[in-house]
Amino acid sequence: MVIYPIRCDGILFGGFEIIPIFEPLTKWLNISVSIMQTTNTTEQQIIEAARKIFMHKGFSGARMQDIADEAGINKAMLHYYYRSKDKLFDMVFTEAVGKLLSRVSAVFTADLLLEDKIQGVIGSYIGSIAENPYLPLFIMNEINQDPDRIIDRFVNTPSFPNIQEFMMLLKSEMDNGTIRRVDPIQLMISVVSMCVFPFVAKPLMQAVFKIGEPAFAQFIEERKAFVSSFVLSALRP
Amino acid sequence: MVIYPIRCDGILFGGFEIIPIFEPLTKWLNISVSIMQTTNTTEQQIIEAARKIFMHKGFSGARMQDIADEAGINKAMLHYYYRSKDKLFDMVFTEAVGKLLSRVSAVFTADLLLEDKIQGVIGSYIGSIAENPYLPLFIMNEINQDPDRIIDRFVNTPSFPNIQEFMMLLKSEMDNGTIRRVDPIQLMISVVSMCVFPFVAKPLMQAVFKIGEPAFAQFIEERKAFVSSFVLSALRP
DNA sequence: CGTTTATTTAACTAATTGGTTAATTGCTAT
DNA sequence: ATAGCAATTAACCAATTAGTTAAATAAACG
Repeated sequence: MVIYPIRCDGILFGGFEIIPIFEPLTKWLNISVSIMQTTNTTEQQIIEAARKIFMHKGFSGARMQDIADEAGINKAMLHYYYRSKDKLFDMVFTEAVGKLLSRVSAVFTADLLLEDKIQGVIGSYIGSIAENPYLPLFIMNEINQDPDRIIDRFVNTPSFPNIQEFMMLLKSEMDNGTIRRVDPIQLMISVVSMCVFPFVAKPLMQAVFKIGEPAFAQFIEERKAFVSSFVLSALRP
Repeated sequence: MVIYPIRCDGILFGGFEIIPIFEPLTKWLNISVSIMQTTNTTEQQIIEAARKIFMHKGFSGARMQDIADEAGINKAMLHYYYRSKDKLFDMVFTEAVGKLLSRVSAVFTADLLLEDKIQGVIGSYIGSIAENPYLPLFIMNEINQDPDRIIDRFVNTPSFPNIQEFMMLLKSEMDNGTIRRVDPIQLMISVVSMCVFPFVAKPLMQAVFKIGEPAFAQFIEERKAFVSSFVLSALRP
């Protein structure tokens, strides 16, 4: 009988070996460990390696051996710490989504004028993804493979942005006549589209417009201002 | 020594078994066969099954057995007709990309006023993808996995839209003052983003906004008009 | 120290997967 | 009909893969 590290069992093992009462503690441990990047423990090395491999190759394309090699450890260690490929994947996915959403959510709920809020959301959205450019495709991909498994974890993330409130803000500005009257859902999807899609389509874009790595970086930097002014311009009454 | 059907060898086997002089004929055969859906030959059944499975699961997620089952035939038949998983994939990919691009390209090069052209491109782009909703994610995905392998086939497709010409048109309208001055590349990426992204993000969107299948279809239908007016609105001087 | 506990490793297993083969069935022209 | 060729199948193979195990090493601790 092998004893697995506690930190793993709480969230992921569903309490079939460790009784559920431990869950909150281990869950908290888990989050804190994965947030503080300073410690370079084996677990953290594994998570980082797994993130890299999963992001590039997707779930089914990623090999446990690749992750082990990337982390510079034995393959059995992966299972020692995270039991199975699925569990390890969940770990990486949950952490990545959490990071992205919490950052955007902060601006989303901040107390700002609509114009500043739109600029802020666009800037932090593009900025966040620029730091983690493979994340969107990764998320879209895995959601399409098995929607039900993923979506709960995504939408029910504690840091999920408060959309309802933002839509109310839009509506009131339309009533005021400050902005043009448009379908708020169509608008929000458009903003997200313009922020996210360039990263998803990056290699294709580079080929079509024949731009290299630095030019792409510049394109992204300029894009924050472009999308902001484009959206605000489209919303002029 | 097994004799493989000619139609496969021309394009894909790179002439190491069949001499290159046959290529144009077989290529032409290939295209015509895959376009006319009327015939329900085994090869066509295979392609359709492969498209379905590849689109849903991606290259590494797709299993040859799944494709065989979907086509209702023996697994060995796949190899009999298309030699290997890679070759079969290339077949599906090339056909799918060709279909999409040729349709968009037609509107792209048509002789229309800018406003009509923008509306037309948006309409045909969204319409095309609505008929093949898994295509964008599929393309993005495979391009990210192995950019070099895919991109040539994509950009050098004979039906690839004439971007240069369109950019000139934009520039002249900006000089006229008919539309606001913006970076044409940023603009084009934005338009494509707004057309494509909703399909890529469909399951997530449905979860976040709690909309079902019919509501999503309606959203897409409305989106043609929304994106058109949104873009034209943003371009007002 | 010595014992106990946690970490790490190499070797192994069972299942899956892409691909092959050799034999069988179906079709077509003479 | 039947010889010859194309289409189809079941059984098989070799490589890969996630996951296991039991033994070895390092760390903690009395």
